Amino acid sequence: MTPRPDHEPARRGTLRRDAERNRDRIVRAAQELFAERGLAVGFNEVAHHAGVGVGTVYRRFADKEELIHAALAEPLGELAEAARRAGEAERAWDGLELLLGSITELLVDNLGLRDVALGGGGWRLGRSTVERVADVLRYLLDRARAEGDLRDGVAGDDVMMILWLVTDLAQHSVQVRPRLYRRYLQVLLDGLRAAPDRAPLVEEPTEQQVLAICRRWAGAPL
Amino acid sequence: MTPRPDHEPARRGTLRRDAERNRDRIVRAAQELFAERGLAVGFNEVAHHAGVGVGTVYRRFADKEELIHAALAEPLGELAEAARRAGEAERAWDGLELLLGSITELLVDNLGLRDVALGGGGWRLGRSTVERVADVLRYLLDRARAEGDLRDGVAGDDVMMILWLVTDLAQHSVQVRPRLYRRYLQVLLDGLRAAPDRAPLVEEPTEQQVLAICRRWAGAPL
DNA sequence: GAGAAGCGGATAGCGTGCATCCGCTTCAAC
DNA sequence: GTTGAAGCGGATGCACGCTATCCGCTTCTC
Repeated sequence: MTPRPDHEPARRGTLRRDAERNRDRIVRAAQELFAERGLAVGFNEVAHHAGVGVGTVYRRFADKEELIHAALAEPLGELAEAARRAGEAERAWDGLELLLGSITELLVDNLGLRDVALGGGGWRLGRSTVERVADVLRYLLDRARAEGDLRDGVAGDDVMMILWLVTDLAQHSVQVRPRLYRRYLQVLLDGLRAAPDRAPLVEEPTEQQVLAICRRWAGAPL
Repeated sequence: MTPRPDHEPARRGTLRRDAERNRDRIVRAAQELFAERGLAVGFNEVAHHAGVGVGTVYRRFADKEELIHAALAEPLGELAEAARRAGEAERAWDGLELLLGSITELLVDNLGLRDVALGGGGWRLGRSTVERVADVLRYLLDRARAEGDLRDGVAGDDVMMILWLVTDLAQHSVQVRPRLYRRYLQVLLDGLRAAPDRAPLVEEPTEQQVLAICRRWAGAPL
């Protein structure tokens, strides 16, 4: 028999019953792990979490890109949908707050999504979604500027940097205080606004929590 | 002969002339590399950069902690000194701005220093310095609150988180736009203030730069 | 010029992650 | 039931990067 390389993908639908079931398990496991810990999670771990052997994972997915695609198709859709909704806001600034709020929430709750969305195009996947979001962002930013809600000198790229900052913070703090990132998103957004808000700050952390977060951020030092 | 383990430290001053010279080279190399890229730099690289073999490094420094100590003693002093100066400010808020500004600058220009200073106590070294800075910080924060300059609900720990955020940003952007971090430090500080400043934003990045920074932030993805 | 002190860098050990291979199990068509 | 293809598991090999050691050779110093 031809020892067909492990990863040759039998066309979907032609799979044996048990194989189909395993494939689903794998995708679900990947979704969970990627969401929780980002795309750095390895095949071995995905396999174990799905309750199958590594071989089985490689048999269904030629490489990581393919697995990521299967695991992130849906959340990418949500991202695009969030952008669409925000684009319809009456006042552009409200749309911006809504968009930033929902994007960060999506990215924070799914760190794998964050990796592809902010990956600077490093992952081919999802580039079109990112483009769509960026378009809405630019549109809202221009309108908000015209409506006088935007602080002088704010650039579109500032929003990009803020997304990185906030989701990076979130990555280190989710386990300790899931919504802490909102506090600093609030401060940053307030700082981009022409007339500041000064609403009471949300999500005040305890000293314990801050210490724990610092330790995580520093990584296990040696 | 007793094959004295490589790293047994001959007492300083008893070193042979050439050995002394090499030791200095190593410390200088470590200072440079740690400052530029943080404490993750390995012994091998330090050795190579100093123009000596790895063995020579291990002979003088029993472990990484010892080398770090030698390389960071001076910058740690600068940190303490910056805190002292800031504590003497007339108005507490000015002291805070000064302190945050100089701390971030020191930490950004020396990423190794950042690693020990923010390391959540993971590195024994420098704990006393960090304590001293924290004391000044608390003192200024209390005074600023009393003087009515601080936004309601700002906690001392917020400053800690801001230091992490800003220096983390800096870590990914120094190579591209060395002072970009000032822009977001400005926004964040503005957000902690009772009456906002709205000074024109500094250091506007180009689209090119933002893209480059994102790519670095994402790491080389695979 | 002798011997202690110092040197370099090959090498071993370790941890992590990707990818493959192959003997065994399970399915499903007959 | 039988049988052969499809599928399975996970040990295994490879590559990488870092720490740490060892030992034959060189250099300094008295």
